[in-house]
Amino acid sequence: MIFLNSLQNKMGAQTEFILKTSSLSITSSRKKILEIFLSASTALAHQDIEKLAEQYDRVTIYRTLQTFLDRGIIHTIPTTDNTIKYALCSDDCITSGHHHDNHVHFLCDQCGRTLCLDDVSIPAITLPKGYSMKEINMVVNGICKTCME
Amino acid sequence: MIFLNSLQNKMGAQTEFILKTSSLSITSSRKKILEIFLSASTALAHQDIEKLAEQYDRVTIYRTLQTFLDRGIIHTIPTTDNTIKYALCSDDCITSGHHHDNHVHFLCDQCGRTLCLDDVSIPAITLPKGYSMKEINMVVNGICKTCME
DNA sequence: AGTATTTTGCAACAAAGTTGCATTCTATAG
DNA sequence: CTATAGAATGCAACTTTGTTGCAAAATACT
Repeated sequence: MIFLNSLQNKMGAQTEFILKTSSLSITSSRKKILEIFLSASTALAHQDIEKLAEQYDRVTIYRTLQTFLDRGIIHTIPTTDNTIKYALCSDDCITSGHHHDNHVHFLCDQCGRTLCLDDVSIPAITLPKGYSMKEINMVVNGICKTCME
Repeated sequence: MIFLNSLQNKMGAQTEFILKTSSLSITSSRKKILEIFLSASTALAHQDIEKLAEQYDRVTIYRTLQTFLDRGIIHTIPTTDNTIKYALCSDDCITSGHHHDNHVHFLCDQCGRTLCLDDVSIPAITLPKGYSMKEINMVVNGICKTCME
């Protein structure tokens, strides 16, 4: 029990730190949604968050996610199936102010999970003359490790 | 006038050929939507097609796009802004039966257009052990050539 | 041309996302 | 610790997006 409380306190401290760093006021919905991201092993769709934070209004979740996106706390992962998934930015991503997420994302066609392949970095490409690059996304579809077993 | 008719005939012949190749029956809505894709220089959202083919029902457009996707006539391009864009597959993509689109897509943050960078191919990556790759997508955000000028 | 099959449009519905506004909560100064 | 300005939330109403069933129309084929 003490252990659990300590864990929660730790998580609480972490969420509050993230919010303060981004100069956002600390509210229970923001903390809750951050906690969900911190304890999630995969990227989450809006719907997932709605289920995990059902005490909050749908609109609040929309607005909170938008706020987090604006501050660079989370980022979106494009998927081929017309759903947007959200994931926490890595530490350097948050502190540096603007978003640059350099790893490949993996979408499992079987279990539907979206995973950050932190160890697989996006290779450099050369754009045609006249194009300026701001962000790059690489998304792989297939079967994940867990589903292959 | 003769020239225009000839152009339309040419386009008509092309659309009918594509439909026949995919063993789809030839209907005016399918031809119209194919024409839209053939004359588009960029990838199109469902909404774009709705506007350009407003004589047809919304439902018909949904179903037609789904049919084209199933047959590999078009493919989707994932974007970070929660919209799906559709683009014609290249010739070898259609004839080979299943989809493999190996070029990078570019999304202009200024004009909003989605472009196929046919000359930029997606570099190979190595997935962690246990993962199986089926499809790979690479999408770059930035400012396109036209908007830079 | 006649007919089986496919496609379309309509209507009704479900899901996803947005907006305005009154209420509640948070941060901060005194 | 309290008062208060400003921000965030919840609610209601609404728009947009996507889906489904079914009757009518169009297409392909004999």
